[in-house]
Amino acid sequence: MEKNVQNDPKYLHTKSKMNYGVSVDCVVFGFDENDLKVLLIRCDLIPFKHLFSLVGELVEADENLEDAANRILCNQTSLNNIFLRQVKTFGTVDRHPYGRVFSVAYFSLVKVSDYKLTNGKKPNEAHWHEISKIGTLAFDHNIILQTCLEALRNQVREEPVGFELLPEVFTISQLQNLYERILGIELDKRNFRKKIMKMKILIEHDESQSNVSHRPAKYYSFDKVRYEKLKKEGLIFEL
Amino acid sequence: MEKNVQNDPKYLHTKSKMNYGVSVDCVVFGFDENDLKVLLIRCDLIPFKHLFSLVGELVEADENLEDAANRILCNQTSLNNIFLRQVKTFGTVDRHPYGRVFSVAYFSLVKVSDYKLTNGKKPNEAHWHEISKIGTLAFDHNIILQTCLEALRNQVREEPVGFELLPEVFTISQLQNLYERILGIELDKRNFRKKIMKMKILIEHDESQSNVSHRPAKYYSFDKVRYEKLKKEGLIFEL
DNA sequence: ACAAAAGTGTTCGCTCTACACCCATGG
DNA sequence: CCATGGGTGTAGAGCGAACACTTTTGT
Repeated sequence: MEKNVQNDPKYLHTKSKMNYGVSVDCVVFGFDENDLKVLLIRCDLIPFKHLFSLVGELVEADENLEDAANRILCNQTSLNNIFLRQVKTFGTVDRHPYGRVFSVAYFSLVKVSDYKLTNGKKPNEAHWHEISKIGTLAFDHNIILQTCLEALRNQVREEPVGFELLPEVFTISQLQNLYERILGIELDKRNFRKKIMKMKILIEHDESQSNVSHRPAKYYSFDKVRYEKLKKEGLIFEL
Repeated sequence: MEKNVQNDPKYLHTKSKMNYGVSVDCVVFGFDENDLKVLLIRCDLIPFKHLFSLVGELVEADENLEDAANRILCNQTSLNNIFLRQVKTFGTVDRHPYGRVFSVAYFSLVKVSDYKLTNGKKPNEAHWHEISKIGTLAFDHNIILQTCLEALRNQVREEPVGFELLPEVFTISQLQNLYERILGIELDKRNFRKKIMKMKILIEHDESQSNVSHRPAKYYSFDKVRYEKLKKEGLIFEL
């Protein structure tokens, strides 16, 4: 249960009894100060040895797809209630060298601060990789990653999901920076602030930054409850 | 090959050897004058006898997912090169009464004029059903239908896919009507024309309607090549 | 006092919306 | 000549893009 089934030696054996396999592969995005990152694990499956792969495992026979995605994510990150969104299912015949395995791709957004490395207490632990520095991945995982990145870019503009990547409390500049990095474009500071403020979905805190050698920024947090309420009343999130 | 595998008596037998099954279920949309319609077949599987279901079959072991979707669609409609888009994969454990079957949902857009009923030459042929008059469907197909309808509503606004539902040659009013029916809202005639005309993705024909007891409308067709070119140059389709 | 990022308003052009009348045809 | 849907323009409001200087803090 704790292991990555695709990397389990028993997997080959299992396979012979199997017409189909269905796995969940999850692109776990994190945002660390300035960079968009993805959780990757080392793949020790034969043709892909020494390559990295996405977090993924086979779905159990008695397990709902959504539950599998949550379990797999929870196993790898030790985090519960993580933002998770299904993106696309990949099903070419030859995408897995050991048999016919469909992959349902999800992307997930975690606060890097919440995700603690166990530093070797778990074997083959996942690590963060800067998205711009990712080379060839195992299986068709480069394509899956690309597809999920595009899905994230779309999502982030029309739903307030970016907050999932930030700490509970953040500055407007951090938020703007997040958007700039994800979308790969520069945004105007004043217009960005106006836009986000007009939506009235941020809670302004009393505290500000301290120990910064410039004017300290105010802290804000995302008001999810208020957002849901405003959405019902017709608010359209757009950035 | 020609049959619906889910409806094949051998299916039960097959199932016992199967850990997983993966099927494609396709919401085939058509637009007939004034109404958005969906192709449905009668389901003769035991707990769902006499209910309708979406067009769907199991994916073959040696068949790519996309190919399966095309094959299934082609079998049911005798049409090739149909617009097809993957929407979501449904994978609750109990969604199929005979075993664990994942379903990859697609929606597809066909010109009703192209789709000819064989009038009983094929057993259990699919028929058009008005979307507003669809009752309980087999399996979780009501949810799949709803999900695909929402996907269509989103797609149609940001990509020129609506044309797939119209004849090659159409009037602006027909196009507007299509949008109004799909989106369930009324649109202003003048503003709609301005918007669509400004994009310059329609070819104006010399012919007009004839035998209509009012001013005849001009015919247009969608210029796909031009659209692709303009898109590369930065055109954003939006309606 | 200097460096560094925070914070703040206004103008202009464009786009969206609302809205009413004449036109071409068949019966 | 009447009924029917086709086709057209304009004015006002709101929105997005561009743009520069002052503020607050640490060193």
